[in-house]
Amino acid sequence: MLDKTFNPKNIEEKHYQAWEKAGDFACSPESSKEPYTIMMPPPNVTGSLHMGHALNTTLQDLLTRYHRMKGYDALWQAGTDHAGIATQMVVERMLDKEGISRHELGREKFLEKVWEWKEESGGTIVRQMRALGATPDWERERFTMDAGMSKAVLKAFVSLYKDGLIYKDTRLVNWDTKLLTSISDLEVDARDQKGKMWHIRYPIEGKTERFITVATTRPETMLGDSAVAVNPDDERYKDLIGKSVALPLTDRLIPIIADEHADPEAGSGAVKITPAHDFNDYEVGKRHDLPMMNIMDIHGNLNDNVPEEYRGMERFKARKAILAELEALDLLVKIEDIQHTVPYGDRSGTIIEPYLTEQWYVDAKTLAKPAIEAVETGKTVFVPKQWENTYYAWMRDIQPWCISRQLWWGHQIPAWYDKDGNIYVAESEEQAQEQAGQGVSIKRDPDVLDTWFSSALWPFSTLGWPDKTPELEKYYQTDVLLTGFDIIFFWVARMMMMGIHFMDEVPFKTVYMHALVRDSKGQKMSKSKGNVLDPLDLTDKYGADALRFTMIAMAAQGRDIKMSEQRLEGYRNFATKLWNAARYCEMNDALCHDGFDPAAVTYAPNLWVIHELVTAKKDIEKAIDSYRFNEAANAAYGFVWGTFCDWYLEFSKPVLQDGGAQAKEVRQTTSWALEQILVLLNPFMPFITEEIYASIAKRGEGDRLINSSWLKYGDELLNEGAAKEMEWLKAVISEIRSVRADMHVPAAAKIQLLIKGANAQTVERIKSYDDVLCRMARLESIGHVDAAPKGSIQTVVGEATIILPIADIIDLTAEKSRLSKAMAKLDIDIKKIDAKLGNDKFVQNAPIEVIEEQKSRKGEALSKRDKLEQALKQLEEA
RNA sequence: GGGCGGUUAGCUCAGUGGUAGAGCACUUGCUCGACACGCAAGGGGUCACAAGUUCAAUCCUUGUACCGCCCA
Repeated sequence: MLDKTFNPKNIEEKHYQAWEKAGDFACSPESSKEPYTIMMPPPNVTGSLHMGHALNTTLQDLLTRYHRMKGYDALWQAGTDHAGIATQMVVERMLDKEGISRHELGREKFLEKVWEWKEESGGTIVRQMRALGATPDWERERFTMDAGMSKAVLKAFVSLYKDGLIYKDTRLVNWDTKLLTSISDLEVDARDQKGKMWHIRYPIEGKTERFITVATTRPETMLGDSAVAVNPDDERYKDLIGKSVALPLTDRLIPIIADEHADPEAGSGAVKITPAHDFNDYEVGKRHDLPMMNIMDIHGNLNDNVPEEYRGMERFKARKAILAELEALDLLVKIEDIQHTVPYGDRSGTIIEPYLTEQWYVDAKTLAKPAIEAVETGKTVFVPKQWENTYYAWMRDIQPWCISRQLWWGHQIPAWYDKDGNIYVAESEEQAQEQAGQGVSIKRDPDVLDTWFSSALWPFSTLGWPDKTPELEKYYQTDVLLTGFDIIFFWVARMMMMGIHFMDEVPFKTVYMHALVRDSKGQKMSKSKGNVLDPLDLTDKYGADALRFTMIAMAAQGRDIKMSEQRLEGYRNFATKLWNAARYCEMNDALCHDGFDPAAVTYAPNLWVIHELVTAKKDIEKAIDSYRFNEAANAAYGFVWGTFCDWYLEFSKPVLQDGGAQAKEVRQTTSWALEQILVLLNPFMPFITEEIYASIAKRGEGDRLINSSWLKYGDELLNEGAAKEMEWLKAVISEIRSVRADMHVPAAAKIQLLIKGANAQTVERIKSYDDVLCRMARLESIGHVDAAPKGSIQTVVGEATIILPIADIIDLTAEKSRLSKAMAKLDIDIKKIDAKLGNDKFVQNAPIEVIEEQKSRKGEALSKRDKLEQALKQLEEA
């Protein structure tokens, strides 16, 4: 028996544990079933589930469950990411509280602590995914630092190195002065903010009267200037090109050079060139072979390359000191307030310093080429398509990918050095030693790899690569990747590059980019704004099914999701509705359909509900197959509530409760349809459907909805005739209800219905649905007449006039105005159609179907108008 | 500065070259033996603006305005 009310809390955990225990999520590599594979974007092991994860997880689970039911061997590959910087920061902070620094601890001990932390706390997010009902194959869960991954990373690194696609280079990197590591371009957050532009006079060598004024936002870097650049076409400075300036505060002379980089329109037209601390200047420096003078240490303090009084000074303190000195020397001519962008580290929040160091790089340009082609030729398709442009834009202008990080937590780079600086790249120290030769002392590179390097291998490393496993053979390439667009460059593009390079095949056929989940006002959710909705709180409050359904219903392509609790409430109500529909079936003994054949049904309402069910099923399939998740949800919702509950169950009431001739077929159809609904809804709302499924019948061992087959029938069960008949019945009932409400007929009052001008079919239908009509339209009796009694209300459905003889209740004025209004509406329609049909060009050019449709619409409108006019006339005579 | 997206009912959003839709909110009426997390009936829209293509534009094209995002 189903409880009076549905309480999600009581059932969710129970079912989840049963599924997991029974191995319902497992893929079966040895089966002959066609594979369906999704790679879960591995969340950071430090993370906890936020709304974005909830959306991502729900959509993947919908697809996985759906395909599993359709008979695919579904593999949803789960795992977590070691998240180098984030995790190291978490553990460091923890140690800080104990008053221990990682340096005191040493690398080895620190890493032990990180692993300890991972074992204890790293499982949060995967537990939270379970609460949502996610069904990845947990048995195959991976971690980007586990042994298999490490093997894959070593192999990939060595192989790319041998192919010349990984190399070491000294160039400017984004340096994080707080985390003391390089970071990639993508980890830099360019923030627009207020700042100042200082205009500084540099004296020309040998001409005490003459200066050249340069403008800069970073005066402290002047100590590292190698030149002053002017535009070659700038008349003002033509004579100075080739001369030198005496760099203030130093004893250095630097040349004035001509370079396009100097914009004559901007500032004074002359710019200082600091190749070791600015990306543009670095390029200029390379073009002109200028010295690159690094003036800072790893902490961002000025180093020994600057005059003594500034040495050891923090970069922004140095700025103040330098400006004060320039002011004193009367070299500071102007200070402007400006708006400019400043680079911040996305993890540390500190201002990033362009810094000249030696790092490891991936030759992304070479790897990107086939990855671009794969999308151009449609081997991989983005949904929505517009993201392909974003992908192209970045990939076509891709920069070398800096993959070394000066961290401890991560895959240590498999490169060893001897004391002469020779590099030996190998998968193990033994092999490196072999390369170096016995007796040569070698030392491993202390740096680790960018987290995204291991993530880039995810689609094949999780399947056993570099070994040739049956899983790799069967599940690569994967079917679809679902992810947020925020990691399209970080992750998607890099998986494309690595997948094609190592597997000779794109990693996924489709990339579905889902939207960002925002708050109800459209603001990005963030801890500092305090507008974060926790998916687990929502699950507690409304049930996991409601949250899932909301996510799916809101996942329209191409727009961000504004999450509101009102919407959740609505879908919670939907779950309750389903629950109550099942209770109705239970109470009416409509739970058994053994031996039922939907193709053998004869009673029109049954034929119709089957027709509608098939239509909904097809709509849902089409929507899911084209990643229009919101449409799938709407189709399911509309059918279950709007058709099955609102109409079919109501139709069934008189039959079931009065035990008519159709009772058996209706009972079976109801029961059957309910079970089909449970299947259809299972990928959306797995918990409540499983619970109802288990409650309404005695199920055998292992008979769980999660393992059921998707609906297999289709068009052969469509029945247009029955559909038309039921549409007519609904129209009659709605029309009577509407008129009753308009005329303020008391809801409880049972009234008489008279029909005029009905054709044989209608007469027959009226007869066969007599009890349904009486119940649903609250009628006392139904009869046929040739003329309406005086003072009755009339309306029209099809060819027949519907008459409600309620002269005693009727408000004449109100009824007259109702009829006039209805006629006026028809008049407008008729006028519009006439205008079209009267237009020769329309008649000549429009397709015949369109013209015919207009004509038939006009006919209907005219006939209806005619009947209403008669009704009005009769009313006026009364 | 470059690119992309958005502008449709009070709100949040679907959608289509030929009758403009949903959910929520709103109004009115309902203890019709599943359900008030409900039932029934309603009201509410120059589909941002302008021009063009078309027999026909909310939908296609171009431009404008405003909003948002990404990149520099």
